[in-house]
Amino acid sequence: MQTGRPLEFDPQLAIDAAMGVFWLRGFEATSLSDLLAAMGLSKSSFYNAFGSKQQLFEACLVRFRRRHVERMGEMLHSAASPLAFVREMLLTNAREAREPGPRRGCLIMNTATEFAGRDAAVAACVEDAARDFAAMFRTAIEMAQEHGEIPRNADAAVLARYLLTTMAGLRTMVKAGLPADELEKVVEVAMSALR
Amino acid sequence: MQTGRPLEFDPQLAIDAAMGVFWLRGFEATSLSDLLAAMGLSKSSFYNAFGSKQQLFEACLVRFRRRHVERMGEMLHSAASPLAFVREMLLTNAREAREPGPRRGCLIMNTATEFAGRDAAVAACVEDAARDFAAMFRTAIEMAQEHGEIPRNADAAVLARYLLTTMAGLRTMVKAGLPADELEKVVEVAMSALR
DNA sequence: GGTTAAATGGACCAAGCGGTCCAAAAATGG
DNA sequence: CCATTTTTGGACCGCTTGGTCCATTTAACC
Repeated sequence: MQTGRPLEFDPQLAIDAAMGVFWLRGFEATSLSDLLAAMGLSKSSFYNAFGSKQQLFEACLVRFRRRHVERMGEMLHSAASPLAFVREMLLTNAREAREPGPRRGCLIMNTATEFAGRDAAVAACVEDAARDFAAMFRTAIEMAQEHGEIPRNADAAVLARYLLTTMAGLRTMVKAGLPADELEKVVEVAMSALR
Repeated sequence: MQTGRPLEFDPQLAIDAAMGVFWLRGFEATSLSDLLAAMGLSKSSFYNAFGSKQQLFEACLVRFRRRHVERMGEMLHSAASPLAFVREMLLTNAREAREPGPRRGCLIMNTATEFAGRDAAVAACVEDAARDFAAMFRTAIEMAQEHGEIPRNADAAVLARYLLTTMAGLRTMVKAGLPADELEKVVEVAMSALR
């Protein structure tokens, strides 16, 4: 079995580059040439390696999900307490409003609003990611309950979905132009629902 | 001063039709022919009356905002109590998940995520609408405070923004595919932050 | 019924879209 | 250094995009 010429680019890195563009501009507003420019590929290499714009997009969603679930896990692990982790997560979302430059929000939430209704495969990616994020929150809440930070009779699954909802809302409000300091106060109100 | 031939269509009705399409599909994914078909206009009538796709879009945003602020006002007025109004608002958002067919969410929130970062005029429309919605919530909260439903020392403006955030989050979660009954439980958690 | 102002349908536009295809180049294993 | 496998650049595709333009029709006023 012959090997042939090896790939000249790193597919993972290319996906990362594409992810950045999709993240910033969404699916529809991103053109093929935008992608090619960002990835540094020719058209044929692109189609050879990724099939189509939408397939690449789905790959980006999967990669985004994996990476961010991982990052959440690390944050939970290194946080002062489970509840501190939750607060930190929400604050991180709110504080995007503080940064200069464009607000890109969360790729998954963006996709849910822009695209999930139109394509089943994409919708599945979004649902999977949402489930994963909620599961991370649920773990944190159960830990907090054992810690005594949250009442033990509370329904951890419902609280987890509540937190996910709040996260999504914060991201939307950032995009809608609310200032960071106001959103940080909103986070404190949101946290008060856990007690 | 001569009058000339009168318009053959009702511009308001045409905007309503266009709004429906934008609401469902977003700005980028809506093509001119989609709009013309929905509005029942020829291309020249369209450009004559509305200037461009984006100008029409902005008109839709303005109209959407006016209509929904109005509707919120009516709901607040006819509600059993200010707090009941708030709960009803949130539940209305959550219950979109119960309806068959595509989920369109809220045109303003959709636009915030899809488009607000790229165009200043559109961003301004979104900010204005967000401010109006928040103001309605604020009125409701202040009424609830006088009613004794919410502690008087709470910051009504912050709570209002919290509610707006929750609304936006609920709409996103509906689009992400969470079932209605779970979202209704989330609403109850969210409401508990007001007490 | 003529005059005027505006609406209308449809031809037309260049540019961009996502996607295909192929001949040439290149890197590996033998 | 040859054979095999794969990548690569670029030509090419049909189609759609948002938008313009104009000759014609239409309605209202006097």
